[in-house]
Amino acid sequence: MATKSRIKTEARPTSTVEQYIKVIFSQQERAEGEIVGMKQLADAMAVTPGTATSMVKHLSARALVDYTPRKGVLLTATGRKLAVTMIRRHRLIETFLEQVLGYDWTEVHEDAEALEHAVSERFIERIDTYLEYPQTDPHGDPIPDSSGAIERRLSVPLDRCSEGDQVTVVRIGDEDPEFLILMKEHMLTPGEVFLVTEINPTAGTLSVCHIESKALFTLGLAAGARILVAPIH
Amino acid sequence: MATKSRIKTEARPTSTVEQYIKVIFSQQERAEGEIVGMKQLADAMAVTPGTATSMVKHLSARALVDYTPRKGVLLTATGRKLAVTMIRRHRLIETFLEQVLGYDWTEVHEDAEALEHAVSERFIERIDTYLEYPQTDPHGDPIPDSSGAIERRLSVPLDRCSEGDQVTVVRIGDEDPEFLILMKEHMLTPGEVFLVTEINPTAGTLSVCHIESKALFTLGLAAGARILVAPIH
DNA sequence: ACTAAGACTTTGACGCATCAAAACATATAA
DNA sequence: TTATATGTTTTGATGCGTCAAAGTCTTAGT
Ligand SMILES: [Mn+2]
Ligand SMILES: [Mn+2]
Ligand SMILES: [Mn+2]
Ligand SMILES: [Mn+2]
Repeated sequence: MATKSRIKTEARPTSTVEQYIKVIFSQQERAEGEIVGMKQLADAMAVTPGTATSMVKHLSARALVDYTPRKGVLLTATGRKLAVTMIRRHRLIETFLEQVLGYDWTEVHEDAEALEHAVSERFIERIDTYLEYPQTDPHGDPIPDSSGAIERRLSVPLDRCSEGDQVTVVRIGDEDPEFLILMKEHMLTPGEVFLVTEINPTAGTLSVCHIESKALFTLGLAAGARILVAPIH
Repeated sequence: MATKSRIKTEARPTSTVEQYIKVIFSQQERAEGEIVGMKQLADAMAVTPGTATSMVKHLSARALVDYTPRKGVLLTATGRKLAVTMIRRHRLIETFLEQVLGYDWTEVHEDAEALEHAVSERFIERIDTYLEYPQTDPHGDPIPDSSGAIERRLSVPLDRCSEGDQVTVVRIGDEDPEFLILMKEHMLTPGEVFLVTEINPTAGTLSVCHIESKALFTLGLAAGARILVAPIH
């Protein structure tokens, strides 16, 4: 055991590749498995469309995506595996930052975005153990287990509820700290229970009443789309 | 507060720059402030000398080092500040991995090497608080405080002790897991007390006796140089 | 069927970090 | 002093990830 191992260590994807794959996955999710166009991908990655095209060719050569020129891109089984690994890392890290290091709900995403590309498999398994295998991250998003299985939850976007529905908040979109701060102010956090008091397509608003505090809150339908809820019975 | 901040965020050095600065610092330490040559730097960075030269010019343009062509390189005050920041990050991360996540003494260095370039200032301050401001890392190396001050300790390399000296282990060089495993087997860890029973320059060995267990251990003088000890009274 | 608007791809360029190999400088030994 | 070894710099090249701008394709509207 005194000699340095000469075994060809499987090269880890660059953080750029990891990020593209993660973003393609979420775009694909968002659109029910629809093919992801270059403009859409470029926007989500904050790069120019030409950059997206050339990167996608690279991902295709690495067998992480199926690329149909002038159509778009879909993850292969391999790509999906990597995407789920990344999502697991991201969400475990977010949970760890909140639970252990006392980060605020609104701060975890930014740091997780960088750490997810730097942590080792060992680190991830250790924090998973430390946290006792959490099911969801601070925003209510499910954490895939180490085999890649993601819990399927029955939930609907808040803007697709009907007046009179009583719902439990399941998940709040996590990318925008401003949004998260506002939601927290009105107790729109995972686990809280609300009554949908009004849906107004004309005004583009919806209103909810926090059951516990009786507080009322009105928000735009687009904002409502970023909140997932589970109807109560 | 609804508009995105347009303040020019001070660009963080690339992880490559961070790593060069950290390595220049430790080479400079090792040689009592001697100027660091390109071959020495190239070897420590595992790059070719030409690469070191071009990088050093870049560091010099960034005012992180003073570069004298054909002589070598020394950190500027700015460079030293960055180096100490990196060392603080590295050692706090190592301590955190061991204390909180249950990493073994021998495993922490590798992960810290990657994480130190990815963590935020917020992360570092949080783990510092969580650990209650530790003074030393798992290998006995001092952790600079957030103002950059490093505790000065009086210690000497084990190979420069004399027969009959009684010493406390202060620090074990942390880069080589093999070495760390062996040292741990013989209880050569920070805090343990030993008697130097023999120094044999001819054979190139030295022997120590673990006071508590009476166990004897013989090692090479080069290995001894990687162990710092404090003579007892 | 024609056209205009978008989406998409290609091309040429750049910055960063690296290497290999050639050219050069310096120090020491003969 | 001259030769040789060693360290150093330069040059030309490469891969990655990116942009700007020019050109191409597709789609939907008239
Ligand atoms: Mn997130
Ligand atoms: Mn999240
Ligand atoms: Mn270390
Ligand atoms: Mn250490």
